[in-house]
Amino acid sequence: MSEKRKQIIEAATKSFSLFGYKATTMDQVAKMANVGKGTIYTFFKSKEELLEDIVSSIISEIKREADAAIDHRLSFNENVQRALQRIFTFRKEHELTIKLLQEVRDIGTPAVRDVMKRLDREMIAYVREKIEEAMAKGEIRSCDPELTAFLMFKMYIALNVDWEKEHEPLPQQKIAELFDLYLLKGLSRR
Amino acid sequence: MSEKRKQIIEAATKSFSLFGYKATTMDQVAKMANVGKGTIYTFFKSKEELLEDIVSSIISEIKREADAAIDHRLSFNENVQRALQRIFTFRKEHELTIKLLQEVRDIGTPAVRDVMKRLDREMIAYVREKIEEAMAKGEIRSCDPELTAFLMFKMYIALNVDWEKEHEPLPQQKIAELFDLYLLKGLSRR
DNA sequence: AAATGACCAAAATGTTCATTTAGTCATAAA
DNA sequence: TTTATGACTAAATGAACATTTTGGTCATTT
Repeated sequence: MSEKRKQIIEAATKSFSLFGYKATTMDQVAKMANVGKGTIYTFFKSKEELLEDIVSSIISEIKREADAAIDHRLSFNENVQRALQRIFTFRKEHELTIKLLQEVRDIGTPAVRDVMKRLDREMIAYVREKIEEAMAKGEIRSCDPELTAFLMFKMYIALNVDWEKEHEPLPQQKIAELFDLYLLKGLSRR
Repeated sequence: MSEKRKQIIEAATKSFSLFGYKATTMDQVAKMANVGKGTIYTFFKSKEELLEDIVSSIISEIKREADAAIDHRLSFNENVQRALQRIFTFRKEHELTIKLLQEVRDIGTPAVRDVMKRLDREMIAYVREKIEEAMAKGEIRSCDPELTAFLMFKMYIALNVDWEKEHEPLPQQKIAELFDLYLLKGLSRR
């Protein structure tokens, strides 16, 4: 990949993380990347596409990390937990996702809203794949994979994000227990 | 209760349902209720308190309906389902709650946001009570009632509201099955 | 052929000011 | 006296206009 392109991505990532999407100007990005503004437009057709490309890399990175957390000697239940835990730890600790989620909450910038929705959808699709694999192998009983992945994801959001709005945060250990108790026990083969 | 007070409540409820909280003026309410504007302030200390009072009645009404859905000859699982189903049917069909939830989404009026948050909190508290009763009777195994009620509520929101944003709505029958399969099976005594 | 920054239309932002509105209170009705 | 009222006020809102900023283009330079 072109060196300039890399500089631009790096500068934009830094600026989006620091100031958010809306507050980042293309002049700003050009200056930080040490390129002319026009150069940005030889690699990306708009500011929005620049954001989309960056978030696509983030998505790949998250999937890579989730995959790395999976250990094929462990059960489906344990692995789906480990993967979801990695996904949500990333969301909570990665500067860019923190800032963009804030921006959606506080300003509601449409471009950012869309891109974060895509991130959620892709994470659900990722979980769905794992479920389909486990079903094919007979590790779990048959179920609607889309619906199951959706519920797992929503439950993780409830435990990791929503609960903290009105209560003490739950430790990861506790979240894992609850997820297992409430969601997986009902799903595993008898 | 004073006749005038009743007229005011009725007029305000109608106007909030029709135009929303922000777009309703106190002059409007006074005119619809056939009272002078000052009269409203002999019963309610502010527009916000008027809304709060109305929502308090709504909350009572929902609890009453949920209670009516409960049949003590049935199991805890069945009853908690029936109660939650009534609660969410109400949310989805009652003009005022529809309009107020819209207003929170589209405008984010703080007074309305707060009052709808209270509604959620009270519904969770209601479910929590049912869980505590069932635990005391030994109908379900021991668990954190607040956390369990919270998860049940979130799961119902996921199935009733969130799922529809990107998929075909689920019939109530299917929602009941899923709730039972995923959440309750893990909780019931073995 | 690749990179640039001056340039432009359009969008965002700041400013002003007339209108609207929540809430008060002196007065009137009961 | 008690209850009800609507004219009134201070604050909030938003329409209209001026100014600035910014995403994106393209003629020029390297």
